Amino acid sequence: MSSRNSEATKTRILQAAWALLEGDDPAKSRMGDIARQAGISRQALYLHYPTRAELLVATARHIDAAKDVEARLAPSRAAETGVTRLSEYIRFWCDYLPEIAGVARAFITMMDADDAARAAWQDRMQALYEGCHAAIADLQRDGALQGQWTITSGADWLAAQLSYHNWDFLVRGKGWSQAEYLECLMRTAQQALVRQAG
Amino acid sequence: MSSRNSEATKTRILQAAWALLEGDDPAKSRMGDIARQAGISRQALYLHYPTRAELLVATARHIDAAKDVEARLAPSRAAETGVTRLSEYIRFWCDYLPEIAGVARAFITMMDADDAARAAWQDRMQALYEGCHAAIADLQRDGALQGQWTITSGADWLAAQLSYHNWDFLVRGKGWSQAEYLECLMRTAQQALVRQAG
DNA sequence: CTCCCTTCTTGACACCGTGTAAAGTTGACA
DNA sequence: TGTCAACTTTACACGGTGTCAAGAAGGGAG
Repeated sequence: MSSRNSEATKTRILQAAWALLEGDDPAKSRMGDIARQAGISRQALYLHYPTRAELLVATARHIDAAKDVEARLAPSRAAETGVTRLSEYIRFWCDYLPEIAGVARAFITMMDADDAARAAWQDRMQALYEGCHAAIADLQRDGALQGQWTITSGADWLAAQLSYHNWDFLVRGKGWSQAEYLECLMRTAQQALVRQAG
Repeated sequence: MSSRNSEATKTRILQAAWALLEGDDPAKSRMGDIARQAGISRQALYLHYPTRAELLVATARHIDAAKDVEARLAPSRAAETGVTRLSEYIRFWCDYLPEIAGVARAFITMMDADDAARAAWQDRMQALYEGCHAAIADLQRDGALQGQWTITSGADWLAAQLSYHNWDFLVRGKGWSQAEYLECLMRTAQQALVRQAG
């Protein structure tokens, strides 16, 4: 326990939170549980992260950095056609979701009661939405967007398809494999959005 | 305050719960709020409904009865073709969801912490799923189900499309009108499920 | 009329999880 | 040696659910 190195402790806390949130019993990720897992007292945890919402935000960022999310978005961003961009974005998101499922679940649970948690989660979901919007806009640019959609309605619909709840329902609830889930999303999204049955 | 007529009180409680859950601020539907709205003490409420989960279940049943849900399911059940059954079922569910949105939201909030609430909600959602399954099975029977689906995977996917979260995201979150929501679900579901672009 | 029994009231309290507060300990570093 | 950051222990407030106990009010039956 050296003094003057709070960064190391913060990292240990985030690892602890991550482990518990993705563990078998995500209900066992109360502030006290996380502190114990990190090997510090509950009060020390509050010294570093004054609220649970802030801890969850930091944990989400920590996971993103550890998983190098930015790099994994590159294939979608580099796509030359809207159709490719859409596929790559769906693929990215389908891979990403199970990795952050624990944090997502924790946020969603908190949202009902805690305004800060709601704001933080919606902020993160804004990133999902912007990716959807960019993919649909590229489809439109290529003349490949089916006529019934506007860019906005298409992006809204796609974001709904890629939502945590959709994944949770099909994969966790109905026992779909990750591959089945990805294949289904790819197929239905293309069929719905792309002109002439890509 | 006549004695020996607990049924009337129960009804008043359910109406109170309904009103608050569908009101402007659904967070203000704690046990005490509901009791006050019903004109009784909090403890009297517990005499009739020992837990919040039981109260929610009763409220949901009360709403179903008041809205005559069984009758409104008739068009779908009476449909001769799978395609019609599917449309009518989607139409029913799109009408139904906004009417029970408050209760749905309350259940979902409770689910995270309360096993009884989770079981009750999943039980109700089983009814949704069975309707989906029946519609998809009829499509299959008519030879109208697209080849990539099994009855199960199609029913799973349709149930996901008709989920509360999907409605909440698009209608409440993204400001879609009920009509836009219905039209979009109809179109995408038919395109995804029905052979040769019905 | 009286007694019982159901319904409901008031008031207190336990539990749980989050967050706050205060006083004390430890170890690094100047 | 003294200061300061990091941490500990203990205690408590708050909000919401659910429990408990004692008592009041009114109808029905003897």
